[in-house]
Amino acid sequence: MTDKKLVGLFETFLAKDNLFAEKRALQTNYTPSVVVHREEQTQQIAKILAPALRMDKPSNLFVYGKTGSGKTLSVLHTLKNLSDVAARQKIAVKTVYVNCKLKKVADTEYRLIAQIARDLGQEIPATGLPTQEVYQLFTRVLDAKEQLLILVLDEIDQLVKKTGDEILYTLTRVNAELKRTQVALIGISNDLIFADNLEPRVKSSLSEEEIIFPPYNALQLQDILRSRAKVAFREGVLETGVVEKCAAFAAREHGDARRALELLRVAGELAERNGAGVVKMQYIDEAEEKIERERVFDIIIAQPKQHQVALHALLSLFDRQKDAISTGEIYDRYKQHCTRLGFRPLTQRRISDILAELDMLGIINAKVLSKGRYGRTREIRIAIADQMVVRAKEILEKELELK
DNA sequence: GTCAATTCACATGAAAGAGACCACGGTCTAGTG
DNA sequence: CTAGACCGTGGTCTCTTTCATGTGAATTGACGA
Repeated sequence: MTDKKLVGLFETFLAKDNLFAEKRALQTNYTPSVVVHREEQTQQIAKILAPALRMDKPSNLFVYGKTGSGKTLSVLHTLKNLSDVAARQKIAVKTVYVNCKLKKVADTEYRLIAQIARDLGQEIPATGLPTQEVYQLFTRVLDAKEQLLILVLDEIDQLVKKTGDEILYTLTRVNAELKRTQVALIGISNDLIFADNLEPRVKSSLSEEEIIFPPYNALQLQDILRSRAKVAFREGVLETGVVEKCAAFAAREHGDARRALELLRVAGELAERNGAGVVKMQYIDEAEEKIERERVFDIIIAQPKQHQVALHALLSLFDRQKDAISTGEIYDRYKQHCTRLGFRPLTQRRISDILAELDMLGIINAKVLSKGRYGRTREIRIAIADQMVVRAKEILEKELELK
């Protein structure tokens, strides 16, 4: 049975001119062939890594910079060129890239080492083995043949925050145990003061070299957007000023190129869905709102049940009073909700942490405030727009099967 | 009026427990020749 | 005899609880002018 309406919709979709030529170019995991406005940094990285081609261990390198400032891109770009040369000259240089933030992949000591070992071709189960054994397996594959390994640890600050800096110490020291292989480390961090909290011995051996990536300014962002847009969109579908506007938006947010590209992509998608032949300025505003809305709702849906109960308690408190509320009030309301839902309530200690997490996620704004004789508490406000609060509550109620 | 001590209501840290998940090795069982 | 099912042990990892300690300014109360 064919649905004529749907068929019609699909057919007009096909018949319509597609705005995108290659949408991939705007997605975050896309690696362009040219890295715009990062010549200086890629040169530096290249100089530091070049000794690898003579099988000398390059200095360990530490790369800092805010999100979307091109760190990962530049490092990977340089490494790719390096391994191309190495492959052509038959030099045994191997590169492994691990993102330490990826949950369930590389966010603990065990998983990080296991992940690296897997990249080197060693099968390692997701759990069950003692960490020591994983280390042994790891050093064994590593030392199996003569080679030079360049190990990139992205978002290394996340890893250290979670598990401490011993892993880094072990990794910087691993060369002493290896007979045939040498390992060079590249750490990438969003957190500029991260290294200050490291143990001195780790810090000195990890950051033998340092490169700092400054945020892009609006003009640079424009260039980046233009170069990507040229690949991603078809000729002439961008209204003049669109690129500039995207760049301006992103420049306001500490020059995050990723944001700028996302904005442009979503604006394009909106235009396409509305059947517009051109990406107009107005779509950028809509795109910004849409991105924000989806970010918030995605976060809410992804939260564990207990977090959702806490959040719902928080939101419902805001119906009554518009000003800030305290941890204690939320906890009381939360306990009521739990009994109503048949959940076992968590302790206040835990709720305190959950509120801190929600703060990190940008759903709420929490400020620790001392009110003298009246104690000390988080002063909590909602960080999302009013019309979204209503929708958020509905989502939560559905998730919790409330009412 | 000034100043230090007190006090509140939590925040923040550390450690340890519960329960889910998993690998490994040993034992049991059923199927095969 | 052997492959596979099943069990117990020991490991990781996440989420929590328990216990302990920290915090910062409004309030209090002693003191002196």
